[in-house]
Amino acid sequence: MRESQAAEARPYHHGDLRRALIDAASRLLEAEGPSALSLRAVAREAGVSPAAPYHHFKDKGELLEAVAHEGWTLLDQALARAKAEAPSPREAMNNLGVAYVCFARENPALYRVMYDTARDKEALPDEMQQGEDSAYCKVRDTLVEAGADPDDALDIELATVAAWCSAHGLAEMAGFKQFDHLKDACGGERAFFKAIFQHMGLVPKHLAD
Amino acid sequence: MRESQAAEARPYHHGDLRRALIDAASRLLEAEGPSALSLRAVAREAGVSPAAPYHHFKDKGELLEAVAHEGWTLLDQALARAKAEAPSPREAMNNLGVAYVCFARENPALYRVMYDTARDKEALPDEMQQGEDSAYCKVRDTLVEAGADPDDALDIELATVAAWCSAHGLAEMAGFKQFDHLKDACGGERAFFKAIFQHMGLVPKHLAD
DNA sequence: CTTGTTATGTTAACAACGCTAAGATAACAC
DNA sequence: GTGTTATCTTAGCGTTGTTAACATAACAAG
Repeated sequence: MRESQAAEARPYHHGDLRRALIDAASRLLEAEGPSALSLRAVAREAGVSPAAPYHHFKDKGELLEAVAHEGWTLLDQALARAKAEAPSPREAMNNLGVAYVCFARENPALYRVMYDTARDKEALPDEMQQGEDSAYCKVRDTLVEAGADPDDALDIELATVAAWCSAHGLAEMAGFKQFDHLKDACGGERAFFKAIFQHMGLVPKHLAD
Repeated sequence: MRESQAAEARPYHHGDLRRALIDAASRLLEAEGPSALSLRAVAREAGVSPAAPYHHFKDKGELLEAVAHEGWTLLDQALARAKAEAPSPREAMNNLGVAYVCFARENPALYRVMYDTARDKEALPDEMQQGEDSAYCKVRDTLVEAGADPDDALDIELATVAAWCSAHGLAEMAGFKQFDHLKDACGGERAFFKAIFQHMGLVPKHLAD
């Protein structure tokens, strides 16, 4: 009894269980936080037996990697939007930073999974750094557009890494209660991020006005 | 049969099991990494039953908090040394940053536990921010000594937070393989850290030469 | 010294977890 | 139809965090 062969591409028993598991994991992650993300809970959420995921992922880590991959894709899209909306390269750098931290704040559990899996492999995912339009290249190109010397390759790379580290550091600390009064003093969370970025070398010092 | 009442202060069944558990946890953490740090493994390492720790810690999280507390103390000491050895306030800021990242690199599992417990409570531990000689105050005071306007309280706080975020960001990213070639190009890990910090606003822009 | 209280340790058990092995089922190739 | 293969299920192993029930040893008071 095959149904709608072309319409929804439901090739097998459950359909695309791999997809369903990733979605279930993302749903659980958002709803219950990272500590609730067990393989068995994901299987339950997807409506299959506890052993079913092992036909699609080698182990729990591989499922988390898949979830993280989705996260990096979403982050990349957010950065692309931020860059596109900026009127100038200088403002694009600030937009990128704010967009990065806002993404982390809006998806804290997902962001944590992203970096946890990255640290386990001791490497950022390839898609962040490889390819013409990777997130890393977006930052680097924006720096060059903002006036960094395109011939000083090392300096540009260092500036790019520095910007990324700054944004990540702020992203991880932004949730701490200790900074609530600073957010108020700055007039909101985004303004706080901008103020912090002004103190960081998001745009290299010799380029800043 | 009490033995050496004064010598080693062994007041009870095991002696100071709380202390022994924290030490065992630190030992396991360094040797096997964070994933091997189960309460039962800690109890095993300390030579007691799996339920014994519950007479000294409410749950696993509380043990981890105690381990993290040790870590923050060690970090604070490392920062104090770094500041003391610096010949000028300007260099003190760089020393603080490098010492911070080096601590994280030399104690990666401990550093992870420190920030994991902090994120769970959504707050840095009080001892980092409260008190005259807290780590936070060390950074803030050094910034003032380096020339920041002591009357612009908001600006100084923002600069302090920015420096801390920058250091934390670099500390978390420093282990990624993608940066190996940059470390080589800079002539070592510490030189790489220094180069990154130069791109960050570790010393506020208007104070930099 | 005995007695009671309290702090500290034990064993035994529970539910939940990651994971594997064995078997059932259904799509597909021929 | 038949066989192959991918997918899913049930059952089970060892481990974990945690609790309950009990045992023991230090201490205080008589």
